[in-house]
Amino acid sequence: MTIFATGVGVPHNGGMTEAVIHKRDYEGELKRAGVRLTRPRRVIVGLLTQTEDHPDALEIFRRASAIDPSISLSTVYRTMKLLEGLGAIHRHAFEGGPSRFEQAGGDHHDHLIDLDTGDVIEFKSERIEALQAEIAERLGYDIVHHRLELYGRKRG
Amino acid sequence: MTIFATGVGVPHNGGMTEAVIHKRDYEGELKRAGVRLTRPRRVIVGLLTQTEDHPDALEIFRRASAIDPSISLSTVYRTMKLLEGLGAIHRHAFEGGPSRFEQAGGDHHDHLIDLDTGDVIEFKSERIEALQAEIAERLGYDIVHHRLELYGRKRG
DNA sequence: ATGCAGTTGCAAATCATTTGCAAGAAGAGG
DNA sequence: CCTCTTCTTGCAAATGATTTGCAACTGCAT
Repeated sequence: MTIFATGVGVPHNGGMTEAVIHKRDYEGELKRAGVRLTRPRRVIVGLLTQTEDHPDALEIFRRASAIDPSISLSTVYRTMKLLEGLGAIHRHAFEGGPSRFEQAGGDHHDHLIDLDTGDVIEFKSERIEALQAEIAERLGYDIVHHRLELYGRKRG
Repeated sequence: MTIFATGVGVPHNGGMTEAVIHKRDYEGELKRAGVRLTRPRRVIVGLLTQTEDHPDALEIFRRASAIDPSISLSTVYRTMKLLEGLGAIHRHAFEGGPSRFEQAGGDHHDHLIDLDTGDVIEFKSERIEALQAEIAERLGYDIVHHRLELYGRKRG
């Protein structure tokens, strides 16, 4: 089992994120997709690049507003949908809350959601993946995608 | 791995269900919970008893309306929430759709959702459960609950 | 610079679900 | 079986997340 990252930040914290340079070239992807590189899009993908946590649309809107107050929530939603369509980000609808986003590109992984803080911990288990494939196989299905989420509290 | 049931019916079929007598005593549970045994509640739990599939609130409303046209959708929602609180039913928020419900009581199981038909197939894998527990353990968490859903298409 | 399609902000619309409220029934006690 | 109190209901309006119509605006190819 692999642990990718411990959850940094909550979707409702409005907090700072440390500047972490990521690999993804969103601007290039937008260009390639044939869409315009507008100011709102630059701002949004710019901060996604620095994002280590799993913010929701409203949180992204807050962060974007801090850079350019004229950006609207609609545009955040539209941009997230666009990026999702391009496969540049992943959308997660965890229980009882709005969709939260993360950059695509790392290895596939599943999530453990801390029920007290909202933090998301990413992990990966080859064995679980294999078992899922085996189950689908046995049921006569091809898996298009799956969702595995553990909801828990820090042991103590 | 155990297969519990093949998905019978879609949430949006409005179709017939064969009379299957189930074990759960909803009326007793409501009584014990100290709430009133009203007509709408009788009708709703009455049809849940005959339900083998995973209908959403609107579908339950349709089925209930067929028995008593005066029942309102609000009451369906209120009743489902009540039963959920009693632990008598489980709510599943599968991707891209409204919540769907099923009677509680059988063994725990996970779901495979047929993307073409909306059918739900229940399955259980002790090995996956064990691996989940192991992962949570390693991450220092106690699992409160989890969600494992496979989305796929019938192999052909 | 110019022009036009792609984009945006805003407000209004949607969807699933919840809630306020006044009218209506369970069901305990007589 | 009648009463009274309280819990429930139906309806409509409110919510929360997300989407969409539309007129104003702006990338960006020319």
